[in-house]
Amino acid sequence: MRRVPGEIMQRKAVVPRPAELRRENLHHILAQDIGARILKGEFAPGSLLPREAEWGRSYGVSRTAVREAIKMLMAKGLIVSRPKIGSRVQPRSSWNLLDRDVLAWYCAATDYWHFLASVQQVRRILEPEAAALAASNHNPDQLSAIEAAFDDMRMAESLGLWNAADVRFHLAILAAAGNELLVPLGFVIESALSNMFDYTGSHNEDMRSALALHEDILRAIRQGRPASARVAARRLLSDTDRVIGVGDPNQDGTTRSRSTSSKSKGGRRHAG
Amino acid sequence: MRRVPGEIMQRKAVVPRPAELRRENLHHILAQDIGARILKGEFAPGSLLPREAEWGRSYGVSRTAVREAIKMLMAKGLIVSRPKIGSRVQPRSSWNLLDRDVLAWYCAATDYWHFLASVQQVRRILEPEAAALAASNHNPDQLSAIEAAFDDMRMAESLGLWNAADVRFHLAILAAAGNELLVPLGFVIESALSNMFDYTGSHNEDMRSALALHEDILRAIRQGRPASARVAARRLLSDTDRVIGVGDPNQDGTTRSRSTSSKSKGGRRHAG
DNA sequence: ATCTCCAATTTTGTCATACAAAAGATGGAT
DNA sequence: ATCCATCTTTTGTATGACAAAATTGGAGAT
Repeated sequence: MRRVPGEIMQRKAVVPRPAELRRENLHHILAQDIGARILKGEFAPGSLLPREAEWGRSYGVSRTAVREAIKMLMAKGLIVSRPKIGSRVQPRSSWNLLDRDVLAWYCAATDYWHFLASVQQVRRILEPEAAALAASNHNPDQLSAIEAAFDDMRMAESLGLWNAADVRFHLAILAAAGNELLVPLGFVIESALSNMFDYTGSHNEDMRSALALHEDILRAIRQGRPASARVAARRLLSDTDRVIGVGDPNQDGTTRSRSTSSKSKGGRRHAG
Repeated sequence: MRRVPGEIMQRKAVVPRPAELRRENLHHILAQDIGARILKGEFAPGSLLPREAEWGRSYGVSRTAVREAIKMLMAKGLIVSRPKIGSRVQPRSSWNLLDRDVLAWYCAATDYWHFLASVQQVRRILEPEAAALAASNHNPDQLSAIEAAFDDMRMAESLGLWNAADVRFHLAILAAAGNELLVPLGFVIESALSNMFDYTGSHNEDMRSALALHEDILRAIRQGRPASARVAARRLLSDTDRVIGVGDPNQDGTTRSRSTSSKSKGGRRHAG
């Protein structure tokens, strides 16, 4: 009779496995868990992970499953393994932070507001130019996709639907920009955003003004006016910044400290 | 006596393995090869890959190694596997194109000039703003890194050294911008660039003017003048565009077709 | 003839074990 | 003390077995 060592998994020989307890693959679960623990800082960059057999014991799974999980984390740049040495956590610079999973783990591990500010900063850099490009380069299908997303926002009955359509709207603009690198980048950004949509889109008047701002972008893109699209996108982002309280440091050239002392973590969850 | 089926690998039982023939791990090699073949279009999105045992036979390796390779490709969003179904190539939209490996495979598989144009377009969006942010937010260490890279460019004896220092210069600016998302993004961009540095940096007068343009950015950052940094970065990128012949469509709001009919693939390799 | 449901089949998922290879650790010879 | 071979530990690979999932086909009922 094998004891399950206080962890999530059971060995197959002991019990036929509840089956509804776990829907996903074992190696996937392991990768999720170990990856999240690395991002959480439980294993610092440069440090050694427990050896494979050790993981297997502590999770109550075979070394095979552990190895496949570790291969996934290697593929994401989190760790490297070498015989006799073990698996070592890579320096943060080689982590593939732009990977969906890694970003989700990071997002869960870091200060929420701080991360949101970073995302918004990248959006302020990317999206106005993407909107301008979309105004110049879009094809009919891409325009239809933007319009459809906008319609869904307009019709949205619930906050969840509105947010989903919102994400689709911005992704459609990225896609219409016609740059193959912008699309995956947008995926990362917007998926990070949807992780934290309990922040934004709370008040009705916010949604009403947001809708008008979205419509400005759509109109400029439809009319093929890149400069207007860029300006409209900037306006929308500023509005979003205002709603979620990120602030918009250093928008044009004036020197500003943008000190990190204003982090004010914690207390501003669910700002609505 | 087992026959090796015309592929790169040999079974361990047959021969002790030449050892200098292969330096890397088996699963890593497999992942590289299969991944590259997927990106090359040999297996279209939505189609089924050969089953694991099949891969094992054709490469002459065990199913274990194949599975670990497949797990890596799953981690990069290229494929999904399900029992009885097999491994199916995911739609391109879920490929993690911002992964180092995936980008390298893509870069090798796609039209070189077209891809370079995409990279430059993203650089034109990102780097001027990053330079502006760096001018506002840099700390002394980050500034030192930029200066060190610049010095290395100035002193560079060979084209290879110059290019390496060039990449480090731009990465240091991204890092100095103080946005945790810009750094990995820059890694991707610049590593893609270094893949194709047989293009740029060919003529001496190009390097001389490029050095001056780099110095303008450095000076603006050192003096904490974001607007100047942004303008200087734009100038440098325009210069790069000119050298590699990418062109700079639609820089400000004027409508332009930017038709893809000007692709002119092929003949412009090694533009120096 | 069509529909439903059960069984067979096929492929991935997991386990267990064995051994190879790499590279640090150890200890003895010089 | 230095250098060498040897030992030891950990990952890497192979193999074989079985479990689980999901398609497929067929048997039976209506």
